[in-house]
Amino acid sequence: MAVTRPSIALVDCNNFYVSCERVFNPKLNNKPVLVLSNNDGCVIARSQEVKDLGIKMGVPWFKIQTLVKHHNIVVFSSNYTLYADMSNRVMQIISHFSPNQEIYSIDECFLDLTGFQHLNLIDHGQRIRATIKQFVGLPVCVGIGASKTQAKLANHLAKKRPAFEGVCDFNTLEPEGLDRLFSEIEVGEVWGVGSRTKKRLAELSIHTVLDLKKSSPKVLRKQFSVVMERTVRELNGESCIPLEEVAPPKEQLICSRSFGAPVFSLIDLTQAVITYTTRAAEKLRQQKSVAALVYVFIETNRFKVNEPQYNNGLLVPLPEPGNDTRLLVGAALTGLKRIYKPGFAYKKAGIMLNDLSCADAKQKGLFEDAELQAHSKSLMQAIDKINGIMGSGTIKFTGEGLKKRWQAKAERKTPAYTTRIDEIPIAYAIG
DNA sequence: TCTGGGGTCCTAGGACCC
DNA sequence: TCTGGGGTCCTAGGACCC
Repeated sequence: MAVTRPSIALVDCNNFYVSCERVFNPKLNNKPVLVLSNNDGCVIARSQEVKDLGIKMGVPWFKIQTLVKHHNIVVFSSNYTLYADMSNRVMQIISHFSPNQEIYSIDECFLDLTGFQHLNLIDHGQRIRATIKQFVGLPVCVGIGASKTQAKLANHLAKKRPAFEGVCDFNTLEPEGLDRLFSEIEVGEVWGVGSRTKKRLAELSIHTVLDLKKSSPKVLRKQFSVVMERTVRELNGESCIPLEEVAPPKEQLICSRSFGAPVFSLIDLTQAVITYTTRAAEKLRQQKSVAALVYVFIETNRFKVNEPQYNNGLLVPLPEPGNDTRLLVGAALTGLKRIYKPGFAYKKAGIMLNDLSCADAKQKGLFEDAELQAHSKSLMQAIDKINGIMGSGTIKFTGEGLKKRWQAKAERKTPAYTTRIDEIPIAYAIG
């Protein structure tokens, strides 16, 4: 019996954040639209029209304001609540098309379609597209290949080349046809080849995907690393990166934000650090972990080269690993007080929870008070439950402050259309 | 005036040990 | 004047991804 080659699909939403905004505002279709990062800092999502204008990913917003005005580009602050909810809906639908799904990021997932070859996989991909379009209203493209790296590349072609009509399956191509296609794509499009690596590859006369595919994995491993060796093998159809259906718990949790306006006082920094630590602690409990270390950091604005700069951070070990917000906040504030220096214009602060482990497997500390432990656990559970039902921040620690001078800017945010009853869109029938 | 946030993996090199 | 070598563990930093 012939061994069936693996068929891995990558389903990826087109211009995801922009498309989410368009679902609730169809007038934006065919118009240039972009979405800004947190604090309305830089561009993180662009419609095709914006890409065509030459606006690059990640450019600071203030640098393109004339262009924006001139071309009537519609600009939004990011609305993560909306995008996360839309993402859940999309992933839920896609899960019906294969029992094996890996949610890779907010807007893309891998599917194992090995063994589905009796179906026409291009038709299967088209059904995925049509279903998502019908039920959620978002456009997606599907790339299929013998490995994840191939699927990524196929998806790139499905998006770029109209001839594929949104679905590209490398496994249906003859080897010569595939090589010809690979010879037309820049090596920088390959998953895992960033700008630095692209430069170094160019020095080795590796410019196209085909060049890389034909390279010796062993030689490249010596020059780069084991990651590059895997990439070459994957391009050749050897699947080296397995599907991860269950997301492993995070090894580190970060919560940090730039401030909407410069911050000088310890009071404001304290509020921000309490807010971020509270958020990180929620995520920590969600994945049922405990942390052993809290890292807190503060930064001035590194772009203002003429202003005095001060960046510092401190790792604070906890007496016992834990996930009680009060414990984590206490550690973070101890650190903050140690690193804070007056007289600087701070732009950003953040905390990191490190050395995470499973809460259930936690070693009982020698002097731990079982009663206190139980009390902490039920208090945190109660807070998480209330915030889960009533909305995040319903119950919070007073130290967070009510008037947050430091809060990030989000001046162009659309409503939480799908998650808040009072912000749900209303449709009127014109009779 | 205005420049995001959150994560992983890998390697090199130092510290330390025998 | 001579000045080991090998192994492990940890951390910082680079590179990448979305």
